[in-house]
Amino acid sequence: MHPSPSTCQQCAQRFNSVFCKAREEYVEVINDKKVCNIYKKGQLLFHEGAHPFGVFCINDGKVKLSHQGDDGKEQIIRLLKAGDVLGYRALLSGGRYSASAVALEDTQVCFIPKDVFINVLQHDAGMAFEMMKVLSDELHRSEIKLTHLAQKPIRERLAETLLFIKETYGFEADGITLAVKLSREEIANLVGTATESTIRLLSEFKKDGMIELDGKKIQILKPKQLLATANLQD
Amino acid sequence: MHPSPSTCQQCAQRFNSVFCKAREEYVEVINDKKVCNIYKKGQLLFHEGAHPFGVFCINDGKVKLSHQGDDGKEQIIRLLKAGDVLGYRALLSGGRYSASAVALEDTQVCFIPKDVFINVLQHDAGMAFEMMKVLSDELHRSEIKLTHLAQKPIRERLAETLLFIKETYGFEADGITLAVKLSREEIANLVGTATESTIRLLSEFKKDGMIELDGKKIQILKPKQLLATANLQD
DNA sequence: TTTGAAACATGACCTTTGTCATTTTTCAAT
DNA sequence: ATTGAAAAATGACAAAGGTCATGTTTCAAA
Repeated sequence: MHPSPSTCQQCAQRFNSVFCKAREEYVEVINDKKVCNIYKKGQLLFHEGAHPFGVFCINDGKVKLSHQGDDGKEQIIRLLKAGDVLGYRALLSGGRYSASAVALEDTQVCFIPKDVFINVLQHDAGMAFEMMKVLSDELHRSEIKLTHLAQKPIRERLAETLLFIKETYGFEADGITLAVKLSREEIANLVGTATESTIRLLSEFKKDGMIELDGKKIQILKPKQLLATANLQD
Repeated sequence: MHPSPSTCQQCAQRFNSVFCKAREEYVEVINDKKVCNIYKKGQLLFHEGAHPFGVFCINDGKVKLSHQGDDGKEQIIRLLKAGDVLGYRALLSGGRYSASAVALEDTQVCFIPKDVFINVLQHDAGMAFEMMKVLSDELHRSEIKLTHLAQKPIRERLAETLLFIKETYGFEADGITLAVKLSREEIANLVGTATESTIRLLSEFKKDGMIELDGKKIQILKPKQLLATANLQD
């Protein structure tokens, strides 16, 4: 993991985040009030049902955000990386967290207290606008996923999910291995299907030569064929 | 349909909308630049793929917002009523419309040009905050629906959808008839299932005495039993 | 290194849901 | 009132995907 930056002003993720348009004076305020922390792999940042006291800003690492279904089954609704902010949804809607956030690997996070974040949003139009953009983009992604979940077969959704993971976390140095380790169950909870179905289809994809599997390492051998399998129109 | 108000200042929906916190001066600007229109039942407000030139504010009537799936199947992602604004998602994300909006009945709509809306958002913090709240609420609803789509059987989702329609549009004067006429296909596209499955389940619900069917009129006879059928935990 | 639990894999089976075909009903235009 | 097309309803069937059982592998802790 990269060394922790001393200030928000120097933060490598600053211009890669919702704070990119924030005015200097507010970045200073945020820097004064932020609290940085490291979460170990598997650790909980916040839990569904809890009251939000601020937002989390990922400096380095990876986090999953997921709903708990009624029967206890997890549904992963977002994957987050350095530069991403999380916890804003509940804060803005004024309720409790509707999802839980868990670190997928050791992750460095800055916590910004509620009043500080809200205050900046209310006084910095540029920042507010970026926030709206983030919300709109998330809403878009969610609605597209909704449609695909309702209309596409699992095979296509799994292919799409693998490409989505690639888009989010990219590859390792070799240029073909997905730069995140997810269990088959987690992939299933991202696709919205049973773990066994995911395992079976991953085996098929491997047999078809589209991917290579080595434990939790997934290599994408034929991106174009995978894209064709995803059958995306939009 | 109610008579058209002459100004935004007098609009019955004003304090029932995202403009509730907007400062007077900006309401005036919006009022000067808005263009009101009536869309007949079935008419298109905007089409998926088109460039947004502003937002629409519903003064009276009902509108559905839907994605076109790859195979042409419609997925209804939102139902809108008086006071609701639509078209903001594409505008804020800076792309094209990702959904089409169609009037479900004769609907009175005010159009607010892009630059006016954006300008107000950038200068009126209260209004911007309300916009973020609307976006957050929509995101929340979408993510919950995503989870249910992935995890719940159709029976539960149909019950939930009927309750959702009730929440959105309420009842007619009799207190039990849903105040909107949707085809079985539209209900299916809201639930995310095949039309025949929806028809079959509606018949079952009727046989169970939970609802009454009379053409497109749906009466909710046993709301509690319907709620139990929906099996909602959250 | 051993070992034991968790994750992965695979087969058999069954439930749910979708598809197709056909009939019946509704409703609006003549 | 008639009628014709669209919507609704219903049955038969097929396919997709989930569940359960069981065996195998992995991997981290002892």
